[in-house]
Amino acid sequence: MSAQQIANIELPTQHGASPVLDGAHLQPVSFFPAGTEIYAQGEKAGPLYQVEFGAVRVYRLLADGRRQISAFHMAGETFGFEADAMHHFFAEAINATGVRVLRIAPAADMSRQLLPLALKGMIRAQEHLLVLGRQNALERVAAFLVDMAERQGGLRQVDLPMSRMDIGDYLGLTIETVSRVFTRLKDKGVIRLLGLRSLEILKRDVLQDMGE
Amino acid sequence: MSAQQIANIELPTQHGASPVLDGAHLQPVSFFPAGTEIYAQGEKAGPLYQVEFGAVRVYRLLADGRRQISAFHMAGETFGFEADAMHHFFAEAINATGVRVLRIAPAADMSRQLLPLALKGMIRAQEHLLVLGRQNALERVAAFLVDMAERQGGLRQVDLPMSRMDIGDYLGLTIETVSRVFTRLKDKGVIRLLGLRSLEILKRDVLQDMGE
DNA sequence: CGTGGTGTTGATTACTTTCAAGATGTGTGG
DNA sequence: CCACACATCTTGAAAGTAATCAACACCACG
Repeated sequence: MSAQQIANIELPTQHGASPVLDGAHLQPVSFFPAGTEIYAQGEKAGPLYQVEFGAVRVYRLLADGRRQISAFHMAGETFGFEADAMHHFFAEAINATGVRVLRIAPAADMSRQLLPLALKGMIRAQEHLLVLGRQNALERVAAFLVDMAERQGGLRQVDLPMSRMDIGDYLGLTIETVSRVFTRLKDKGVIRLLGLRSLEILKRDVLQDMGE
Repeated sequence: MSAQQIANIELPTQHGASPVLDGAHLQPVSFFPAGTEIYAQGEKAGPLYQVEFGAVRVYRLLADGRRQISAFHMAGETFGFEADAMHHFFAEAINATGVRVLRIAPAADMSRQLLPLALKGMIRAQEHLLVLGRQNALERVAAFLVDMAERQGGLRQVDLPMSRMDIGDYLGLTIETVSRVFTRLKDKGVIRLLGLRSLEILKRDVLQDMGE
């Protein structure tokens, strides 16, 4: 666990859903300021983490600094499976983020709860492979926006907690290309930019088709 | 299960390792000729599969036919986690392949055995994301060859059970690009092509560095 | 010994990155 | 509350990489 962790706080869960794991609500919530590390590659893994509020990026680096974000995690989502005795990945708070640290006893009945979560993560990763391997810039951004919209309840307005750099590193694109695609979608009347980190989806069906 | 499945056969495990799952050796082995379907997207999922001999490709398709192979599975490896009540993926035998079908009872103690396998698959998928998102054609092919060599015991000679098309669809490249990179590696003296589906690694360190 | 499928090579095109400059926002301090 | 300053984002032009289109070579098979 990072030294940058500031404080343990206890507060009610922001999302109404019942805890993903039995007893999760009994665990303390840690606060991570924007940009701080939650766990690092090479650290001994063990606990799982549940986002209470804020957003988390999980990524891996090449020797020369190229970065691939494998997943974003929003409120209510569980992460930390990127572990196999040792973490293969870094996890950072994107914004001010509250994380419930779940120190799981590796009991058999716990595994039964963990398996569906792990499988969901694997299926997400493999779907992401299709995006990175076979879709162009426009399709990647469209798929990303549809995904973000769905994870925020399917509303027209979508909040992007992350920077263009993060989006680029998630989609395997540069920030310039991401920016150009946003402009293109805006010019086509598919989206409307409300702010840098907020937009409105005007033609969901078109966006959906783009992302296949 | 596909109608193309020809016969159930019983034969000793080709790889010496102990069964990945308790009682796996008690399950029957099915034979799939080259190119036949093991499971399809949309099929109800349930069993896991263990490759006895041959090789399997797991992939997903876009509406227009673009294909992304998310994983190859060789003798001794377990697959079929791409399931969440429904399969999200297709699985096909690449060559004549024997597959042990493991009809798992979803008991708690089974989950404990399954979790590590599922996690390994997820970590593999997320490492593959880095390759597809952030590496160029040369780096992708190099990483692929190093991976294949390692999975075949680290020998100098590597057998590729799959076609250039399969390799391309795994690495997010066209067959032409894959072919050109092979030629480039050959001209550099990094590899030697023994046949279309067989090569020798002459400079492992160079290859390793290329794949980062 | 054809013949079809696979693989290689070449020329051109298309897309994304890179490099560069300017615009827009955000946060801070006055 | 406004102004400044830094970071982030957008836009443009040039370069680079991989895709596409096309032709040919090579096997493997019947």
